[in-house]
This record gives sequence, structure tokens and C-alpha cells, in this order.
Amino acid sequence: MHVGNFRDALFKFLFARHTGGTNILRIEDTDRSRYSPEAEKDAIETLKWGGIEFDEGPHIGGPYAPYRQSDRKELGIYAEYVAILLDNGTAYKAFDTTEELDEMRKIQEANKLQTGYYGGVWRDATAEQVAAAEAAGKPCVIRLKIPRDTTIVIEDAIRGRIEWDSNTVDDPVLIKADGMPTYHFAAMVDDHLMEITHIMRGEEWISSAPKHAFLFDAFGWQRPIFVHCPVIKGKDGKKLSKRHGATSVLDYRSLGFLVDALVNFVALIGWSPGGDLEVMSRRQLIEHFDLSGLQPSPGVWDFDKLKWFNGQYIRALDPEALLGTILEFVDEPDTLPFWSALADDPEASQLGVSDAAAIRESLELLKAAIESDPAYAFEAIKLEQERVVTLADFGPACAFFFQDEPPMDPKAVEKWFAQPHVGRLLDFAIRELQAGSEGTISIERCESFIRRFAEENGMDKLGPVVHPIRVALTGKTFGPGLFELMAVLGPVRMIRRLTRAKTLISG
RNA sequence: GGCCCGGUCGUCUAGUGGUUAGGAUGCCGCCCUUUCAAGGCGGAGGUCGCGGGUUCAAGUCCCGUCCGGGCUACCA
Repeated sequence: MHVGNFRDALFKFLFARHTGGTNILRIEDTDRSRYSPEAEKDAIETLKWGGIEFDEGPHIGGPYAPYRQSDRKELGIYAEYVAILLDNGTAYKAFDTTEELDEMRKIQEANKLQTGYYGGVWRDATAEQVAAAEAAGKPCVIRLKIPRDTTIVIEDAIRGRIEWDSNTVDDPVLIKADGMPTYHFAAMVDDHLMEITHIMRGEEWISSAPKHAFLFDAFGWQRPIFVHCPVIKGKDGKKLSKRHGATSVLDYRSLGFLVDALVNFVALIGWSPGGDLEVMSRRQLIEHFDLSGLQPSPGVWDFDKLKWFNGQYIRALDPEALLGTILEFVDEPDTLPFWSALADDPEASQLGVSDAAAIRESLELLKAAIESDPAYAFEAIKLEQERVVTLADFGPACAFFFQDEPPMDPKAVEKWFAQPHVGRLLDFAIRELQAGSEGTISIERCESFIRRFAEENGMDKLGPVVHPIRVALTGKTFGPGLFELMAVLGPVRMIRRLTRAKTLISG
């Protein structure tokens, strides 16, 4: 499911919850050629992950069942209602062939006229002509007879009054030749039958709104309130696509984004509670959501800001909850395959990912570590909580805790192992660690012997002591505070790593 | 081409006739510090697309104009 559709679904959910209304899931599968069970499955999973709940729908039933339009078609609901329109003269049968319509469009384009079906021969055909065509077994569609020489007005909740010269809106197909209704018809009939109060959808629907509005009029039904939400664009102002990074919501899950962070971020594209409020829980989102905060202008997907939100949410989690979230993340069946696929994807750089294969490997390591020694993994995770952006970052960040021999950054070795005191330092540290008998060591004891070495060697700065030890222990020049990390590693691991480091300086 | 929607720092936005146009992100700097982050503080960044009006006063109201986007299917 595309993030744009997800945002719309989120708005509908928030609005329904805020107003105490009902959020209904309806499957609009009237186009056989377009429908895919995989897409539906993906949508269901996305909505579920996103915490977007429904009060009625195909999965839970409800007073207006069925909620799948193909099922409703089988029940004859659309045929029943289109008969009313045929009967009251606001719809008509059109027997044009595809070739005839193509020809008509070509002529319209050549003469720079507006394209579309504004009547042809069938709009005002006599009963005899229709009967003759039917007798000849010609296939037909049923079109809505948009009135001419008048103005169609809708009142949009975001944009206010929008009006069209009815001569510029063409006669839409209501029922296709295969008997299936179009979106135009099925959605409006269902909206009425299901007592929908607000049609919230993307702004790309504005141009069809007069058709929909008139359809309600043709039945003599009350029109719902139209709410056309702005679209989400890419950085270049174009429609958000794969070129801009990930567009699928579930990809963000695989990337290691927290649902709440994503929801918070997405809710703020095209909507604002007013004032400076930005970081909001789901509960606050519901509390503040209001149509008046909706924006008419399109928004841009700002990946950097999403990342900022995610960092905020990771840091706000209490460590136990974080551990659970990480476990869920690495256990999620999509996660590892996603990173494998990303390793072969040239678009990966769009996501700021440089080595997906390595990240995948580190995530597997993390998963194994949590399973084999959860207490140790927990300590490692706590130390990295302050410095990651995504859940996936925990993989590479924590890896050195779990590797027997963490890979050494050659630049770090070159920089910090060259100094003459390093050999003595490593021996000193090993001796200090061997002196303890408990198999564990406190942060304070680590700090005290590191500082002691600096003092005894007349060093006024800790850097020349801390950095070589860090490199020896983690292979890297960055990471959590050294003393904290030492206490988590413990004497046994540290002695092994320091001993290995010695081979690197003598060699 | 036609119809429609939109236009406040790069980005998300606050703003509903009177504000030094506010916040957030990103960027830069400083502080903190054993590193990287996080956090704190500060900075740069906006002639409110442009041009006319209305008004004592316009980002806010009106008109025009430019630019961007959507639709223009027996798709949704």
C-alpha cells in the first residue's frame, strides 16, 4: 500500500474516532483486470500494522454487509439502483463500440475540443433505436445523463465552493458492458446505502466530483460532504515514486521505522493541529484531528524528518518495550528478505543505505543474540538506544558486542595503534582485568583503571588511552561510552579482544 | 488543448486585516564530552509566486498574471 493511500486511510480513521463515527472498510474490486489478491492482502496487513481499525468490513461484518463490491454486484444491488436512473431518465444505454469512441476522441483532439462523451447518438436516442440495438444483441454500457447548460456546484470541506459548467463534464459510464459497475457508480451507491457522511479521498478525485454530486441528485439522495485531501509528492514536486525512496508502507516497517513514528509523520502531511504541536501520540492525534486543520496544498515526503521522528520515538520507548519492538522487527518474516532484496537494488542509495547485505547480516546476528542471551543483548541495545535512527541501525551498532572477533577498521588501527604506549596499555588493561575474580566488572572499576593508566603515564588527556582500548574492543572509533561498553562486555570478552589487539601492534 | 485544484524559509507548517512573519526538520557554529550520537544554546535561511487594487493598515479581502499539479478510460 502506497503511503498516500495510507495517509488517506489514516485521516479517515482519525476523523471517525474523533467524531465518534464509524470507520468502514470496503473492498472496491469492480475492475477485474486490476484486482489482485496480493494487493488486497498487502492492504489488510498495512492497515493492521498501522493500527488503523475498522468498525465494519469484510473481515468483521456489519449491518451493511457485504463489504466487497464484487459480492454486492452478485446480489444485484447495482442493477437494482441503475434501473431507477434508467427509469427516471437520468441514465441511458449507449451502444457505441470501442472503435467508435476512439474515433470520436481523435476528432475531438484534432479540433482541440474537450475530449469525452457528451451525448453521441445514444443520449437522446428513441426507445425504438434502443430496442433495435438490443434486439441486434449489441453490447452496451449505461451512462449518467449529466444535465446541460447548468452549473454543478459542490461544497468541499477543505476548498470551499467549487463549480463547473455542466457542459464541461462528460457522461460517465455507470455500468460497464460486462455488467460491472464503475467506481463512479458503485462507490456512490454504496456510500448512500452505508450512510457515509464524508467522502474523504485524494484531490485527484476533484474532477470527478461533479459527476458524483449529480449522481446523488439524480437519485434524490442527500450528498455526503466532500473532503478532497492534498496529495503527497516527491522532493522534485512530482508524484511520489520509487525514485524518491520507498513508497510502500510495509517497506518502512522493514526499514526499521516504528509505526507510531510513521503515523505521526504521515498525519502531519496535509494536516496540522494548529500551533506548534508536532510530536503526538495516537490518542492525541485522535483528540486533535479536525477537518479545519486540513491543508489544500500538496505536501512533500521529507525522509529526513521521518527519520527524526523515528529517533524521537525510539528514545522515548522504555528499554523493555524497545527490546520487544526490536525482537518483533527481526522476527517479522518480511524483514530479512527485504534487506536481501535491497542489497541488489540500485535504488538503495535513495534510502541512504550503503551496504544492505552487511546490515542484513548484522540483523541476523542480533536476532540470534537476543535468542541465545537476551540479558546481554538487552544491555547492548540500551547502550545504543540514544544513538540510532531506525530499528535496523541496532544491527550494525550492536554487532561488535556479539562478534567474537569484531572486524577492525584499518584506519582506526593505523591511527591509534601506532603510538608507543599502546603495547604497555594493552598489557596493563589485561592485567587489571585478570585481577578481578568475579567474571564481571563495574563501570566505575573500568573508569578508575583507565584513568589510573593515564595518570601514571603523565597524560593529561584520556584520549590516547580511551581510543586504543575502544578500537581494540570494538574495532571502531565511535560508539557508546567506553566504560559502559566495557562493563557490558565483561572481563572475559575484553581479555580475549585485548590479547588479539596485541598481535596487531607487534605485527 | 479544455476543465479544475494549488502557491508562507530547501522541506513540513503556524497564521482567518495591525506579529520584529512563529515553530519543526535539514544545514552551520558553540557547549557538554573519551569517540559517535543524543541533549542544551545560538546562527544563516522568507521581498508570504508576481502585478495591480480595496483599506489608515494585506501573507490574510478583490482582480489579473505566472508557475506547479490533477483530470480529460467500459482504471480506481
